[in-house]
Amino acid sequence: MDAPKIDTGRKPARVTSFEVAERAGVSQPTVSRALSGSSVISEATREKVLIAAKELGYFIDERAARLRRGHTGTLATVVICKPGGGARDVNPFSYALLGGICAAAAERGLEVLVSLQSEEDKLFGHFVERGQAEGLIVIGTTANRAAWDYFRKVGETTEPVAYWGSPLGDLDWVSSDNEAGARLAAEHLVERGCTNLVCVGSHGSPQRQFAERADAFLNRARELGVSADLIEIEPGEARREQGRLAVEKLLASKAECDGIFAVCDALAFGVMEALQDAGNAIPDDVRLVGFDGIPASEMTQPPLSTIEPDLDQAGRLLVEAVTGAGPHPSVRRVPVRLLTRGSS
Amino acid sequence: MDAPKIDTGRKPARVTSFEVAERAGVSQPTVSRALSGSSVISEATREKVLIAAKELGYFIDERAARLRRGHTGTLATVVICKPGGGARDVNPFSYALLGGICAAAAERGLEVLVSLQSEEDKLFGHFVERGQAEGLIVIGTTANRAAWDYFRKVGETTEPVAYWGSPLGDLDWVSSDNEAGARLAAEHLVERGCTNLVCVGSHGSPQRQFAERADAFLNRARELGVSADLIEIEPGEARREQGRLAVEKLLASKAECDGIFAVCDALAFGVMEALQDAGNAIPDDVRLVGFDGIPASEMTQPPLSTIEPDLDQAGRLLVEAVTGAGPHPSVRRVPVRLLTRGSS
DNA sequence: CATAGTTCTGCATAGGTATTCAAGTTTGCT
DNA sequence: AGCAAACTTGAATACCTATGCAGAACTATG
Repeated sequence: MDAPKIDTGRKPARVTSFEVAERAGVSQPTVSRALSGSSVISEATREKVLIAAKELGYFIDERAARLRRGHTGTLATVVICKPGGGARDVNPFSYALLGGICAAAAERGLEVLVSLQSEEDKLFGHFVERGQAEGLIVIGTTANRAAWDYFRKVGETTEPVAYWGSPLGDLDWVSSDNEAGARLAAEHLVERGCTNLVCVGSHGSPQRQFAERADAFLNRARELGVSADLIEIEPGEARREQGRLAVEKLLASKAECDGIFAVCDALAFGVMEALQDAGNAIPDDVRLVGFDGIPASEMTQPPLSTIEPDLDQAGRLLVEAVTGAGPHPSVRRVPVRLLTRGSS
Repeated sequence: MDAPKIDTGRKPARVTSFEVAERAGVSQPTVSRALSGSSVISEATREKVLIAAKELGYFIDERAARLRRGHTGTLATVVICKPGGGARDVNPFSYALLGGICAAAAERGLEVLVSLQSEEDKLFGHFVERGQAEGLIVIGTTANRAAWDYFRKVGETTEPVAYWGSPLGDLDWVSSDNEAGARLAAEHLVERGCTNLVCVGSHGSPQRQFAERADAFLNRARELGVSADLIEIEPGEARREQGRLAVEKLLASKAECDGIFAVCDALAFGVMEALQDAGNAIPDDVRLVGFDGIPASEMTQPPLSTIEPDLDQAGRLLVEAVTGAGPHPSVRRVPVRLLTRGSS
């Protein structure tokens, strides 16, 4: 007697390509070829197969297809979070960037696996090694020092990895065109008549994005014959409080200042608040420009002028970098534009 | 000492469980059992296997494992976008919710596949049918009517699907505790001394979330013996412009009003702007409360009071709903809290 | 009609793991 | 010592698809 091998606990049995083949009166490989768009199949046969597949409600089993093919058509995106931070703590910019990545991946027919990570022991999850993804994109806060250190180590492997930020080890990177953006900010403020500029930023972050912005801003301002000084904030992720602290330093120094560039929007928020608290009118007394163009920048009073990177382009470049499909490996700076709003 | 692996070719050949088995002096099934934490393996053997696996740099091939197991440990999350909208157009609330989902999934050891979708022909991508995910979570804008119609159809299948929103067909749903939140808003405004309340919202959306909020607010206000009227906005996704329009209507009607509840933050932004443009002081002339607690709500001047759902909890409930792991299938309302800020 | 040349289809198999079943080993008890 | 029971391990196999190769059907040409 045959022992009936009944998978009792299973879901409704999967429709396989064999069943489609039987119904269409062809063989299983023919079904595979017909559905994958292979050109060696005759139109008539393809038609038969498509009909049978539809009638049976057949869908390719990606699990099996991926095993056979050896790749997954998936990119893993890791969003680095602050060590004990929940979902609310993720920077809005990271989410927006994630959106750009998803859109770009979809353009290329890739799926995106997303993982918020903050604890070191689970970092990255070896998506590539486990055959879950072709490559890894890393974005998120620069405040999690441990995560970036770990990441630098990962970079020594040959994994296809790309991240959002400035050069760090030998890895592929994509970032805003910080220099162009900061220059735009400087030019804009000077054009508006500012003569004593200040940049709120830092050189000490594990990533050099903020430093690039600060340097470019100061250089361009001085090129234009305008005084420009840097107010250093605590390295790590720039937040509102640090913007406030910067203003306190500025006021304490009793230096002249009629234009401020904050290297990211969150900093700018703090700067704006502190300035207004101290009785300064924006933009009349001081003009202010931020960087990143996060949604909240539109909501301040006055709305914050800011440098906005093209996030669709950012996603595209990251995806290309990690899939090795980039036509121009040197193009790693995402174009930015100045959003002129009330604060300047 | 280990000989460094030299990458001669393109893809370093995969290390399989057979190689680990050989090195550890056991059989392949033993390796599988040792690594999967099966309890039938002796400690000594497990140790040997773990060492061999580490030495060889072995990682389970998820492609094969998933084929064999029949499931993927993955949830697909679809973010419905506006029909031609790019990544910048996604509502910040959706992103925040996505973060909650990712966190909750990670808690349960699940991966999350994310897909931004706007075009009807590609909707959902049949992640479950293709064996890419165990279940589907749908979130995003309610403005894409076609998407939600499609979604309603999907609901007629037996797919494990859950979505963020109010009841819609027979599907599993999770939403903010709209009633509690709206009541909180009403009570808060009354407590602050408001006597003529207005709710800016709509009944016409494909989703009933806004209607629930509006109804609960009006009812509670009247219960408290306070006048309360609804100003209807265009159905679909509530945006700033519609908040402005609502205020125009309100001012045109020359009705008394000293407290406004906007059924979502984006609406509240428009309301605030329009009120201030018309010379009304917030909160002195009119108090204002929003709903959702998106990051931008903190940046308005004055900062917007708002009803904030617990997004970690939201993610947890969605994940439980779709995995069928929910201990309390009736608990579908995510607790909310009132963030009292300057606008009220 | 025969043959070479095309075009299409089927057979067999690989891809790496998890699991069933049976066999082997050790322990416990009388 | 003898036997049963408990514990570990191994052999074989299923999961489902994509692809190399060979064969079949068909077309065109002489």
